[in-house]
Amino acid sequence: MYFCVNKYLMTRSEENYIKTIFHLGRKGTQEVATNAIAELMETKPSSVTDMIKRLSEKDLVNYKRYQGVSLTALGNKTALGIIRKHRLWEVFLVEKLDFSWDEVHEVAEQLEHIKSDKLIDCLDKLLAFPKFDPHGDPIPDKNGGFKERDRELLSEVPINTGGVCVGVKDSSATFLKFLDKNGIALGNRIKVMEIEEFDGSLNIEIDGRKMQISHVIASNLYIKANDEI
Amino acid sequence: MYFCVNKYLMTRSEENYIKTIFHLGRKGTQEVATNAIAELMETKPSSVTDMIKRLSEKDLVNYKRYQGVSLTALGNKTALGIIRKHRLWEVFLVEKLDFSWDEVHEVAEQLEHIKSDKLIDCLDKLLAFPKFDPHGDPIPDKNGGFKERDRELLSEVPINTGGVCVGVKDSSATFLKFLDKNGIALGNRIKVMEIEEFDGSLNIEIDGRKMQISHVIASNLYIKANDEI
DNA sequence: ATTAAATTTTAGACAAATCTAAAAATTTGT
DNA sequence: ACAAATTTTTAGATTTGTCTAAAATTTAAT
Repeated sequence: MYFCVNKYLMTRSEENYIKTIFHLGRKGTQEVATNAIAELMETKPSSVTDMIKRLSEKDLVNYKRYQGVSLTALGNKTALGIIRKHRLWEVFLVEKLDFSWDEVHEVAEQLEHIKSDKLIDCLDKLLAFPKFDPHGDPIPDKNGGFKERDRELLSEVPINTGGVCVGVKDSSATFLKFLDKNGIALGNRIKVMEIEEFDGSLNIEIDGRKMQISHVIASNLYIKANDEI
Repeated sequence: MYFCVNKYLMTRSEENYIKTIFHLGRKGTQEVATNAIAELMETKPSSVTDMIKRLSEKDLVNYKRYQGVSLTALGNKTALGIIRKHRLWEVFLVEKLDFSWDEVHEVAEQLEHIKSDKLIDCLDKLLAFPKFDPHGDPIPDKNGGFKERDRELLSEVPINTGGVCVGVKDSSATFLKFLDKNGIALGNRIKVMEIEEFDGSLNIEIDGRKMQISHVIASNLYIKANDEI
């Protein structure tokens, strides 16, 4: 109960910082750098320092000056709560309101800050307890439980490997629209036929159709490989 | 186009003031008093004056010091946009998430500030373009069109009048829960059988069942009378 | 029609969240 | 190891939205 104290007292800004620190913290196990936060949030390092101090006061982050920052257990739980909300809203927008997957992020950024446990639990139910958002990212459960799906970047698998496209690494509107234009979507069966020595581009077969994609594209697509078939 | 300039630049606080001024302005045709705003918003008159000046700068309200305040055409349109969002979200919560009508207000107060035209238009469609919210209040259309339904307070109709319960005047959780407990809901057929001289309480027949309600209750229930039957 | 009461506005202060510019600490290059 | 470059923090200012206390204006009362 003690750890729930400030759940409903956090400002939007505090929540955004926590979320950003969570995302940056995932990459390495290192402490997150002030500059990295500032860059991602398009703000100044001095603003970040100020906010970190406040979050530290509230026991949401571990902080020693000049040594970077990391989430406490409470901070982590908070981050997962926000991400759960963000991703459930994304599913709602796509499934119920017919948004396309490149339109959901901006609105979900707003909706994720709505404070109501009942709301989010009922939304979860309405959507039939989805496990992944429209970009293939896992949705934490009520308690912050988070199962990272077994998946690999298409750029990392060897020739002749086949699998189902289950996610994107870059979920910018630009990339998602590119995928739409080229008929690439989650659920497609993809098989790597050939990898070009020269530039790393790949010849793939996707739902039966042959096409060539650059290494950059492949390194932003996740597949669940199934060599067992 | 000019009048849309600040639609997405309004702060939550500004929106709440505009909404409050709208609601207070409905009652009389008078200008709205600073104190009335302060009381309803549970803030201080000095804060209200500060905000009114800002809203006046943005051409959302007409303001002359010491003379009260009223919405401009732009302010009115803005208010209707917020109310539209509030009431659509209320319908969503009741229809799709099984909230009861006494639980929706608080959450809708948050959701009404989400900024996305597409979101609200799609929500409207999902809900099949409802004309009234769960409390019987009309939902403005996309352009702010607003048809006040033909209805009367139950306390105002003469004996032997029958009609359908179409709305509540007080939509506080307390009153709504009272109605639930006593089996009174929108859609019920109500007929006034007798009015008590002494305290103005009413003997009514509601969906066939007889009961007695106080004058206060009756003066918070709207019916659409149909003497024509 | 003055005085008293109520309402409204100003003045000045404060907290949150941000910024710029300058100082401090850390990391890097040779 | 030590100077240079980079990163991070501090100091001080700004904006939004609020407050208290005091002054100005309007309204009500006798």
